[in-house]
Amino acid sequence: MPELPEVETLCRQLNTVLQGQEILRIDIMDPRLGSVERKRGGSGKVIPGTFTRKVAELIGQRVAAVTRRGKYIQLQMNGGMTVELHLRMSGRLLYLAADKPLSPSIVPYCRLTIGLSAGILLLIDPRRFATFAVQPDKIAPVLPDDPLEGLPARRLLEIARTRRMPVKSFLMDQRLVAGIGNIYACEILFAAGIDPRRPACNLTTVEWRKVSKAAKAILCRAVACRGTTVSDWRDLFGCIGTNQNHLEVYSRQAEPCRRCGGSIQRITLGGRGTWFCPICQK
DNA sequence: TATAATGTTAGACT
DNA sequence: AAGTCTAACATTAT
Repeated sequence: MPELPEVETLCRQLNTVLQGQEILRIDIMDPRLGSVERKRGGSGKVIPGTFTRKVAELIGQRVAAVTRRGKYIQLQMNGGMTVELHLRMSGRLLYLAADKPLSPSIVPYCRLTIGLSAGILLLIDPRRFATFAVQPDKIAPVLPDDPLEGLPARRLLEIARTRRMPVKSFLMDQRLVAGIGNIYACEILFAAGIDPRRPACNLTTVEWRKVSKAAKAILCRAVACRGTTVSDWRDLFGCIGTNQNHLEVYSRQAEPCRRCGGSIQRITLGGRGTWFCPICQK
């Protein structure tokens, strides 16, 4: 569910609320959260009990800072460990201050709770794709370019030079560009006037410049709006975002393009729904 | 009942 | 070998 702007929203809110708090307890309601980490995390050998031990080591540590890498949320602990969360399709985080009456056990789809000195952090995830990992050390900083840090046209041109994949798939490839998902890929390409099916290697410098500008504008506004709530996205405090009011193409099949009046088309690219205006996007 | 949903990735192709 | 495509993951909503 969450893309870069939603994860960035959560990180900013987590920072205001979590910094300096001590972890008092961790309850994992969904055993999948542990097993997935063991299967995919680390390289190679699986030592039984390692995950449980690492989780236990977090108790008593304090949150130093909350950072983001693409769509990953990282709680940097003062002891040097890092908790890394990925919300995937349907994950949400909810923070309840200790003086709020709501009990976590009555929150539907609550898969994990982290009890802190002044409140409780809940991971809510109906589809159970979210992941929770504990790293012994600080995680290496960002690998791919992060559009919020600036995604220069010449860099895009360089990465795309050998890629024949559709430009939309290119923008959504987390190994190449960090944080862009389905909603914002569609919106960015509409703003840039580029057909999502175009092979990435065929875009000109001028076109990449448009993509770069559009990415920054679209994502910054979405962060300012605290994300896009088209179905179930909520921020850390349960509030909806407002960026859905700015969507030009996503989920607007057969509706009129606000720029030219033509009909928005829906196609499938890389297995994902893709909306665009065939008149405005070439 | 069949399809699609804001994500990622292992494995199969090319 | 590297790039690309597909199915799978689990669950709900339309």
